[in-house]
Amino acid sequence: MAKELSFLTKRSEDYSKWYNELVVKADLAEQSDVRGCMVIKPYGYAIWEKMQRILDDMFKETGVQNAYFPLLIPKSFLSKEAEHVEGFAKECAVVTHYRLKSKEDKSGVVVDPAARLEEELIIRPTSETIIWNTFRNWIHSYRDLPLLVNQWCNVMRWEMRTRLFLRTSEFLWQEGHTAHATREEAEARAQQMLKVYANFAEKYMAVPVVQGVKSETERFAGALDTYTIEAMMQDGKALQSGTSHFLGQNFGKAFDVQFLNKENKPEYAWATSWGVSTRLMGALIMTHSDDNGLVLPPALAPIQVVIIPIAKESQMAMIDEKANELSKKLKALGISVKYDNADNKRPGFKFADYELKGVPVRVVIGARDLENGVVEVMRRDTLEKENMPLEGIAEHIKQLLDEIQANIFKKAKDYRDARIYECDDYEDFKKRVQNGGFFLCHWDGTAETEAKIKEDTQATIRCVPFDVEQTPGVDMVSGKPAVARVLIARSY
RNA sequence: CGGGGUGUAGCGCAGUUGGUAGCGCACCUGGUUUGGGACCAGGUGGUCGCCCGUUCGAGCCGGGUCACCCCGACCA
Repeated sequence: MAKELSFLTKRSEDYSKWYNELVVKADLAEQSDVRGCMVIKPYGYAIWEKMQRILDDMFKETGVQNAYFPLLIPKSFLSKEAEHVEGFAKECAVVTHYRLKSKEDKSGVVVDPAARLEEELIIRPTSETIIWNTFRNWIHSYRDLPLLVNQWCNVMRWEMRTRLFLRTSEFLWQEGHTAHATREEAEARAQQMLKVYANFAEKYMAVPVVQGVKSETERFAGALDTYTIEAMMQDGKALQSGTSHFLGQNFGKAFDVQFLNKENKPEYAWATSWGVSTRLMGALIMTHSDDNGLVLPPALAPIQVVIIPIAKESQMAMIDEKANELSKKLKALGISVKYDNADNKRPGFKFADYELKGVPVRVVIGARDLENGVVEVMRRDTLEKENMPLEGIAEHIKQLLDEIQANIFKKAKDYRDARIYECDDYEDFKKRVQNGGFFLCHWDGTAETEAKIKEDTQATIRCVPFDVEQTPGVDMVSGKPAVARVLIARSY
């Protein structure tokens, strides 16, 4: 009681520090001793697993199948698609040797210089190349298409500066790769998968997103079009949360993936790729959390309801019974529940700890209240407490979980919508964009204007949004005519 | 790779004029507790990032080096 309630830095004081502390203290992840890498702890991984399962089902509903391709990619593969090389051949880890040997004095091991590889292997930064190299053998006829595969894996990009979940040298993700007989079909697939991502973000993560298409400069290396979902964090910055690429025939040509069409004529296959990563965890954390810690959407919370007993030892048997009964009822309704009757932690500690971990609903069963036949139910999103009779409480909690899911989405959406501005004056823009927020501005479509905005403000064009009513206007920077407004923001 | 900062117990930090290392949290033992992060008593834990130098003596002074963090360039 006497102590400061929050164990975290306040969000308003130092957003980065708050985020980092939260990730560590909520037991999600920590920085590894290995450069730029992250250790995902069991609690954090449980959330990721839930995301995986749901996404995986969503993919399968669209006909996608899972497969797995090698971690190591021959260097020559990365040289085959010119633009792809430019974008990806740089910050990669390279395997040059295949053997170690003991030092002369037995004090350790050294790389055996005799074991140098003839061709170096690259630890995949993304798998387009190795997958398209394989697709060549799988695709011969239009009847083999479309080919829809996905893999869950890790990739590695030697990032300069890393940040838990948002940017780490190694990260977990899924990458979908599809091959199609026609341009239209491939384009439709790229857009379809973006819709899947948007749906997942909003429905399960309760994170509202703006869907749109990237400008040429922001495009994926080797893509003709990159579609994106952009979420707004609580500091007003944008987070690119998922991307889907229409790759044209670039990889088909680079890896000679040809098929015979119905007219018996050879054609190059059309490609898409699409991915979301553990960065989604960062989006989840930064969208909903407050100064008490994490706030998890019920749909993704590993523990949806925690039951905490309060009693003297002599009364514990009775409380255990009531708690187990309730726990059973909740489980029957498909709710994951934890009864924490550990006696080495006091109730106050448990309250704070489960709030920090974002458990959506807390039920307190106390000897005192039980005499009146009631228990205390607290919802994490609003921190509101309510005394309720045990009778019928399981059904009530089930409804409450749905309500929390809907409420945190609405809260996040209201927060975001209040920070989306139309802006036509560049001086005004330059000042305001520093405080965060999404700015809808007319853009003349040139890379010069884009570069100037970035140089002046660090903000970038996040996308040309789909769901904004577009009217022609004047570019606020160049004064040239512009056909549409684009979304501009500072980003992670 | 540029600009700034920090390295002392698992974590967060203090360490005065150079005199041989301390606090809080955590951890362990015992006891009392249990309605919002318990209390008391006792205890474990250190090559002061690393190397070289100055000195009778270095956590502290000088030189070098490494690592990490923050701000840029790069990025899911």
